[in-house]
Amino acid sequence: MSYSVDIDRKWQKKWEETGLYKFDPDKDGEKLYCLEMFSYPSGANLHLGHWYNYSLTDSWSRMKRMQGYNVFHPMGFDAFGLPAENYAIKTGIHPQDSTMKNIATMEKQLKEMGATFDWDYEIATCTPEYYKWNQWLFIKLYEKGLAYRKNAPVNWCPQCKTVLANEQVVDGKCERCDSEVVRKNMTQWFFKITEYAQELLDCLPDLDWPEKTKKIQTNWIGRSEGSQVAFTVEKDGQILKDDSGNDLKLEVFTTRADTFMGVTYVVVAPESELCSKLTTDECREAVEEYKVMTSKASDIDRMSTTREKTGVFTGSYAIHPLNGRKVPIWAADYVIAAYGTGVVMAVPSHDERDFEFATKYGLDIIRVVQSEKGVEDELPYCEKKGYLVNSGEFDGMEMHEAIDAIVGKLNTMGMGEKKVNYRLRDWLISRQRYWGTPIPMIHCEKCGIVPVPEKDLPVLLPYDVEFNPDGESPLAKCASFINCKCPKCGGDAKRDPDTMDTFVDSSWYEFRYVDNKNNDAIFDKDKVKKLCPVDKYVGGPEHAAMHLLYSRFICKAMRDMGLVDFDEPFTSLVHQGIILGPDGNRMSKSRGNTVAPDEYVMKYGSDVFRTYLAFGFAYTEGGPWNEDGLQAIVKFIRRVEKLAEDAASIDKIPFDRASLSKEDKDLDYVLNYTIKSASADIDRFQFNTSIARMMELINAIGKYQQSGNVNDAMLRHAVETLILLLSPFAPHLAEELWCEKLGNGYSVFDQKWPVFDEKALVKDELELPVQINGKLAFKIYVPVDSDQDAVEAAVRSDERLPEALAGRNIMKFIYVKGRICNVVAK
RNA sequence: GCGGGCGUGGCGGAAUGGCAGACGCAGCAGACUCAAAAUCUGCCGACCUUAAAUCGUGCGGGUUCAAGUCCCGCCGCCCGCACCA
Repeated sequence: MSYSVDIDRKWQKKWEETGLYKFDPDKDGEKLYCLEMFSYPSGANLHLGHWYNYSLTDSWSRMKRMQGYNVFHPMGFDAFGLPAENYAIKTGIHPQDSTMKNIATMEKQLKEMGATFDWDYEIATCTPEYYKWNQWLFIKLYEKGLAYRKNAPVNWCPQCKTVLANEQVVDGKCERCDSEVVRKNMTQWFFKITEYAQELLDCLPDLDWPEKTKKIQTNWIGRSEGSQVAFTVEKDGQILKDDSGNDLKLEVFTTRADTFMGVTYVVVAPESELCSKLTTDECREAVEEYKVMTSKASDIDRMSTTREKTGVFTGSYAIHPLNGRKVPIWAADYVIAAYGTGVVMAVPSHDERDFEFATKYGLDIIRVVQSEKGVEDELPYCEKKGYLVNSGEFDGMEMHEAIDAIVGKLNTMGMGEKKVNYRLRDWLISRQRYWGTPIPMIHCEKCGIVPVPEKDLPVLLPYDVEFNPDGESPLAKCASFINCKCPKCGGDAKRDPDTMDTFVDSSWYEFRYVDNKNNDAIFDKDKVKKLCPVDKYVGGPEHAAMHLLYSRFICKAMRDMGLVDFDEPFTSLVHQGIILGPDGNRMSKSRGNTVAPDEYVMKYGSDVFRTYLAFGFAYTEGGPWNEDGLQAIVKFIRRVEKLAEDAASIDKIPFDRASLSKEDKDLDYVLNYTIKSASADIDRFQFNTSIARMMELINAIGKYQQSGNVNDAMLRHAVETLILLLSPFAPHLAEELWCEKLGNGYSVFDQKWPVFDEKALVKDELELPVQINGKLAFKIYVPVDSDQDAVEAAVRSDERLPEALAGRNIMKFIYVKGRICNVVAK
């Protein structure tokens, strides 16, 4: 029976019946937790990207299994989220129904892929068994002060009438309907990820992750070293006081404290609370008008660096702590309320933005830094080097020295200190959506915010809810859900109407897999301790600054709660590339360039499809789909089957390496080289080259068969080794050939992975390229252990040398052992 | 604007500073065949009738005995961040 989808079905059935992939945590072998990012069941079918991710990571873990690791390889579904809800709005099919149906289909397809998942460990985040612990985690974070509520501006899509996550805003537009997103203030739940900003940065260097991904996280966290300095404020001729009656300190963050004596005005973000406090009655009308104007500006406008800067005077003045100068305080939306203190000191002479603003509004510009002493640079001069002028006692100082001196002086006055700021903001996790985990909090008029007691978890997501978007949380309109009793006082109270960002669900799922049926705890600490962290995590690079950051944060928070005993959830990370349509563009239904894996799998079988995905692309790069490549794999598989056929007619004779002919030795060399390089390539996720090595092995076996000097034991040994090497990519075929064709015992996946013999890789003679001035001239054969003198002698006496030298004289002779020699001639 | 990555035959793609183009696809030629398919064998960067020579990893410089690989300056494409003070 030659390979087809029928072979797939046959072995899938057998694997299931015999429980081949059942995971036993107590089995021998070093533990290895191999995990793909779980899938989102938005469509009914697995798409090509799923196949590319899952089938090849499965190949990797199959090799690891055969190498003796006790591999934990679970699968599940990230089942909450907006697409299912939108689908429901469009079709009237309830998200729960469509999601469960999609999950069932995808499970079936994943089984048809022939992957090693142990389905006993499956999770789906939309089940109460899972989201109960999502709620439990929320409450723990709340108790730890890591979950809190505040009023903040959010992304609002006027078309979809809902807030959007940051990642759902692409270039200021809603990723689904393409309408411009506006800002809106709402009271929301946040997770305090900023508390871990420094540690999230510090742990990055030790992670075996792509450098690019680490860089994205580094930039996203955005550590900035500077100083926080303070001004007092004069409003209506009076020094402004704070709530406790002391002089109000208007604090600003700056990385350029050296330019402090050049401050000619101060800018406050119009939406910050300070702005109203600073505005005088005289200026209030203009400032309020300006606030309205800027709040109308879309994020697209606001983000544009080319937009002309606007602003309005607040009427108040900041008093410079070192020279006593009174400088005006302006409100302008080029200052970001959420970064630093939301207030900025403006130095037009040494900052492009301030220069533009000062020029427009006729504000003073004072030079305080020169690139070289006495040089009048063109303003604004923004280089971070130079010497101070017009700065009183600091004149002549080098700028870095000046920063220390200025901040030092301010510090003695209680008006400044060194400070580190981060770009990272706290994680907004509230969503005004239906299809998510309900936030387990109760709002009581008497008692305030009260967490749902653990015994009352989970807070179930009701089924019958009107979830058409109208701007209000769907759960708020569900009376049976929203009305409840306060757990503290027993009076009437209301539940929080929002659900959690689905990134919360996926920020700890890797731990739940390990103990997915636990009804008493989020997971058993010892079980997680035994299997986690994840040793190899594979998924798309698009999660670099989202899921991969959130998960790291939650892991650290859990560690500080005593739930886990390690710092990082994913020790080693690989990103697969993206498979493009045949036209080289991203696949999309609107372009009509999508490739449906099912059709190919039905036609060619899972193994052909898997092996093609392995061979046709550099794994981390991806690339355009090309149908022709599949035919190449069909041919390749046919050749393997033919060889198995040939080997099957040979009785099992023990293979003896002691008595080998020249032909045997040549094949043995190729065989061992293949084992060595194919294994190393699979290990590094370089599947394309590992398959190439196997193709070379097939070519070598073909030549061997034609040599007329075939040692049966050698041939069978070579073919069996080939089948073992190929088995991770073509598991069904390998099982068929191994068990049925060659009559070996079930299962091929219980065999040991081939180990290469170093001795077989040692050759007697070495082929050595000889270069003249770096260009290949000819090749010589020398004994492997030849030293430089012997090689040089061989080259000098070679009859081809005079012609290659063409009259030039040998100046120098270079021999790189075992690799190359180069004759320098003139 | 800032940061990162990439650029190699007709195509997918290989190359720890050491023989550029592994492996495969497509193409060409041959064997088998009445014929075709399948299979097998050989050729397959450019220039050139052939050989030899020469040129050749986006462009221009440099380091080195030796550069696709390292350094500097450009061009093009992709990705991330974007008034972060």
